[in-house]
Amino acid sequence: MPAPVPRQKRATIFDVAAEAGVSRGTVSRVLNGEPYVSASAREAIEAAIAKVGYVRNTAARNLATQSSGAIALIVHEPHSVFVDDPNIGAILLGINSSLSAADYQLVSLIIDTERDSQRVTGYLGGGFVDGAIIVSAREGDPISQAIADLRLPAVMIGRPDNQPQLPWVGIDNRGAAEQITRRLKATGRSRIGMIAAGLDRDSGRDRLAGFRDALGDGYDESLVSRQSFYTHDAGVAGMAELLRVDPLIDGVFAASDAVAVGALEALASAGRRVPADVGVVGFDDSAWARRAQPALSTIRQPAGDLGARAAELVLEQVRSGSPAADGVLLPTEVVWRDSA
Amino acid sequence: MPAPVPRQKRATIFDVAAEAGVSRGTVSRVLNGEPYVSASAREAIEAAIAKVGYVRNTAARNLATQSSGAIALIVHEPHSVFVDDPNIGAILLGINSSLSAADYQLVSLIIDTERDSQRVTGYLGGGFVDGAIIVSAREGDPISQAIADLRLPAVMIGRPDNQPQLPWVGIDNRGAAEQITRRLKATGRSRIGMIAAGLDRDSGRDRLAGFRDALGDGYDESLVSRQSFYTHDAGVAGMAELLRVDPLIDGVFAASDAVAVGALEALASAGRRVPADVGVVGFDDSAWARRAQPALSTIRQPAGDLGARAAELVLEQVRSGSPAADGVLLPTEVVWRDSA
DNA sequence: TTGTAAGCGTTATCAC
DNA sequence: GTGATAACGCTTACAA
Repeated sequence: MPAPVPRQKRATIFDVAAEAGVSRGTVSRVLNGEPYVSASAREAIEAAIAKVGYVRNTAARNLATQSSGAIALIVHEPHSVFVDDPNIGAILLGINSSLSAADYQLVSLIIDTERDSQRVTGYLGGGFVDGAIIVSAREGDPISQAIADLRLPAVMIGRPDNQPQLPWVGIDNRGAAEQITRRLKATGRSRIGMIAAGLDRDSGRDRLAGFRDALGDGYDESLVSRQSFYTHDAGVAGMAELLRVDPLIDGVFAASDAVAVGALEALASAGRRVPADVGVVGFDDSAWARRAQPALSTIRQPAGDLGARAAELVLEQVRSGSPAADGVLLPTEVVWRDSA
Repeated sequence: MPAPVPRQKRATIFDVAAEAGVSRGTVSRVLNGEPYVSASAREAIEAAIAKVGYVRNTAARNLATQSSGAIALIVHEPHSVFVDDPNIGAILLGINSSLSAADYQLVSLIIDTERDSQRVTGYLGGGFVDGAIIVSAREGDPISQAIADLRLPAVMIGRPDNQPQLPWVGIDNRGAAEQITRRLKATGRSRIGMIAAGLDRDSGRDRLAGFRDALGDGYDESLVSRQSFYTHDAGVAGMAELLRVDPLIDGVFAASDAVAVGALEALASAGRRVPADVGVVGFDDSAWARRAQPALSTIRQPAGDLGARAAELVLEQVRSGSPAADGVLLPTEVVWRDSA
């Protein structure tokens, strides 16, 4: 970064001390609400603080205490997904509420380019945060490696695969996928396909694995369309592909609600009725699911809880100074609506 | 925050200096790429850095340089809106790309409760950031007041109303609303209503004002449904209300796409065809607009540019040390699709 | 109960 | 070119 102009000088503990006629040590004590300060001194100091408009320089405090009171959330999503990933927002809010309750500041860092990645790494090592939460890490993510190297307390949301050993919190994608696929099958469908996505991360792979588990011998590789991202477009393309491969397909498990909505559209264009001709199920229970036509049967993911739990896990590590438990799995739920 | 355990001690400049057999000053010089360092010293230092695994403590650097190389983005949205506001994501990415190009770190802070607000204020005053960007500030927002008090370089996204004088970047909500309402009128509609929302902020008020401008004498107060937030639910409720007030209503301007999609649903339930019976227009050109049935006619808002421009404005202030220009208005565009 | 002074890890200003 | 050394603003023993 280019050398910026230093900000206007503000009052320091020094000024407060002078104004109140006490030493800096005493000022520090009242600032930190410590005992052993006379009422008169406290009063004088409080008056002085107000008078000189003192605001504590937390950065300096950190240097002295060797801790910052902040936790980073690192979001690493491709541009296209980020803007309408339904989970990110809920996770964020969940993390924030846990952290907030413990008086920690959440700072969210987004990684969109290689350059960002470098800079964020520096930031994490720079003493600005006491810990980090990583969302949507991918295989061989340089950030998780850096965090491991820095020995920064951290937690991943979503079970990592080839990642360095970091604790994580996630859902049982595989089990949930199996469950909803079975349910779909139980509606009497016999030619069930899947629009898979995000296969470069655990969630995507596990959902596919669960689908396979549910179908057992009936699993047909050709009825799986592999898409890159959990997007609406992926759903449109994937459904078109599936219809081409098997025009008689009568059931589809989409890897996410956004994908499912895309599939719904493609089915409509192809003149198929849902659920009469084809049953469709999604994953996430995002806003899309409720508003889709017809409303989507899907898996409810406890996004807020995921965040909250992750936050608790980092704080635990920060406080104890030692790594936390391996991983925790939060329960999901099948939400059955009209699309299947 | 509770006293955390200090992180494991890491190598400092001191260690590097000792290892390389030079002084800290020299180490600092190579770290900052300054001239006047002998090749031999540089080599020895680089080797030492690698050997001891040195990572610069940026927090300490800040204390010395009186600047942090970071800019805060403050998002203050009610829970419900935050998770599906289509603009926030795009704005975020826009800010990040501008900041990233200048090697500044974006840190996003979210405010969800009064407690958050307090903590964030402390954070901003703590020397962690050189400037701030505020999105969706509301009337009498304590944060903007705090920023003004701190004399922290800042920019608002969305024109503030009763705010302290901070520079801003926004769009001409009023003009855009007028434009699209006129266009709707031009399709031959005669009983046009509006589902207004977010009236506690400039965008909401201006969109309503623009609607009024467009209708002139034809403006009918009873055909305006006032909702709290830019949400889907608001659209459903608002449309139901409008239908009750005037069953013959034939045109609706919804304050946002999410609201419009809700209206579309309410109209469908009421058995009205769109656009045959009722024309509907939205605002934002979010993902909702393209995927709605029928696709929504709306206003395209340059969310990414808004962010990018805001970032440039803060950096300008940070560099020059003085307040920037008043405000800048970015152009919008009518996107005409099928809903009207 | 209060003051003193030694850090915290860098940068920056000097002499040398 | 390089090395001391004084900031930077705060916390925290330790003395008093």
